[in-house]
Amino acid sequence: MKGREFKDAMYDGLAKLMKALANPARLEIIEMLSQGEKSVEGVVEATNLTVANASQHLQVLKNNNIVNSRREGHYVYYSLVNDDFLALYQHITKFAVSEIAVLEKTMNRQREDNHATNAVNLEELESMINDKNVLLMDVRPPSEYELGHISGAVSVPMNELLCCLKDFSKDQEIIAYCRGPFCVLADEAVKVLSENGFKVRRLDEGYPEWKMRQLKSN
Amino acid sequence: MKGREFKDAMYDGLAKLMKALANPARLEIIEMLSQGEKSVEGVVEATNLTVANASQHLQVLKNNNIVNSRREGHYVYYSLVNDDFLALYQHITKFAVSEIAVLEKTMNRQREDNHATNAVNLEELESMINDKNVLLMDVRPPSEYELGHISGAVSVPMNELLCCLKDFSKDQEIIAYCRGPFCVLADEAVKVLSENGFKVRRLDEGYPEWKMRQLKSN
DNA sequence: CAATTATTCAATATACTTATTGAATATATT
DNA sequence: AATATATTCAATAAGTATATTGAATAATTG
Repeated sequence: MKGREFKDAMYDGLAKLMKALANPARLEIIEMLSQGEKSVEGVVEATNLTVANASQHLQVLKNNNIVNSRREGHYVYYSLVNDDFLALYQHITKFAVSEIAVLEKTMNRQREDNHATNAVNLEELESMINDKNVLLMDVRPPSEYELGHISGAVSVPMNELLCCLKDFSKDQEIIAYCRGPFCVLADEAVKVLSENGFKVRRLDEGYPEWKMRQLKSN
Repeated sequence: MKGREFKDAMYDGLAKLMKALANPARLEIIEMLSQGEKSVEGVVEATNLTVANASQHLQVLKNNNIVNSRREGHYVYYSLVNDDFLALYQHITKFAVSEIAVLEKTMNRQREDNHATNAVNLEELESMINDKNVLLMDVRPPSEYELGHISGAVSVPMNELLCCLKDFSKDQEIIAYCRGPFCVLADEAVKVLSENGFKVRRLDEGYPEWKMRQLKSN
């Protein structure tokens, strides 16, 4: 192989990987799968996609070694290929949010609109984890909580939150978290809880970021 | 802003960044600019692109906050926007080379074809740096060497190597390095030198990877 | 200020990507 | 075996990306 051919092969391959990531629907699917495996139907429920379209995007991700699939009965379950990919995805989102002005601004505005500007980060959370006056609340759907959650967290799915407000004390500080920085469930939870007189903040990151942080420290 | 609008804005922005990276020509330009700033002409010399095409790709990179430009006389010089981006780029290439089978295979074959399978990595290099019996050879064009090089390296541009073989001792071990893992200059140098009876290996990475490693350790 | 050099712009033709539709397949249930 | 359910496939039309060409612009030199 000539030098130019080698370079072309490498850059073409690299570009192919980037192309697989260069679509908003696929990025959202990746974020959903970073909570744990999901069937096509599960992906559809968590996004705005049609079944055929979600399946098509999942094929693209599969052909680029970003996701794996396994069949179980009627369902085909998809999952991220490994934690190295999850680390890469988080590196990309972190860069985008901190270095691309438009995204930083959109993010800040979203937090402001939901009284969630005083977000807690993972480092701060660590120092609060043994505090009996702090309640860590996972507001994702129960299926995602079951596939993995921050240790010590209580599952309070967002769509059940309003019904069980009376179960929580207004003396405790509540930290709500969800899928990650782009997920709005924790923002919605903060809004509802603060409007009802609770002390509440959201976690800046989500479960997948906590998981990767745990992995690194071991 | 509704939750769905926020998500769309974030994923669209993220996808836009990925799209800017989803082209082999632009990835090669990024690799060239990671050696230091270059004019459009400089980029053209280092790649296979026409002037108009290179300029067009540079505009795309500029519109996505990946490169900056400054004018000096006739020339417009482009450079990577910051080291955070360089870190991201290196994270991407590292993932691709170690996790995408086709790329790993292509890479290994290239190394084999050039008797360069016994590459040295940056960690190993560190322990050799004070060894008087090791000659560290920068085979990139002199302009790139001048913009920054591994400390202790001697500049021996690839196209001048054949003329000055007599200047080097066959007792010293030579470590050749260039722009990075996708650059073929060091492979060519290893081929020429080993065919002429020198003890030679290539550095697995290149100058930009060394630079980022230095940054991290400080 | 005319000529030169480096870069950018604009237009175009080709190729790729995507969402949508409806049909096909594969597994499980009755 | 027939039916139901979940997923994939195939075809299409609309939108997007790219390399190429030649003209336009911007700064320098003679």
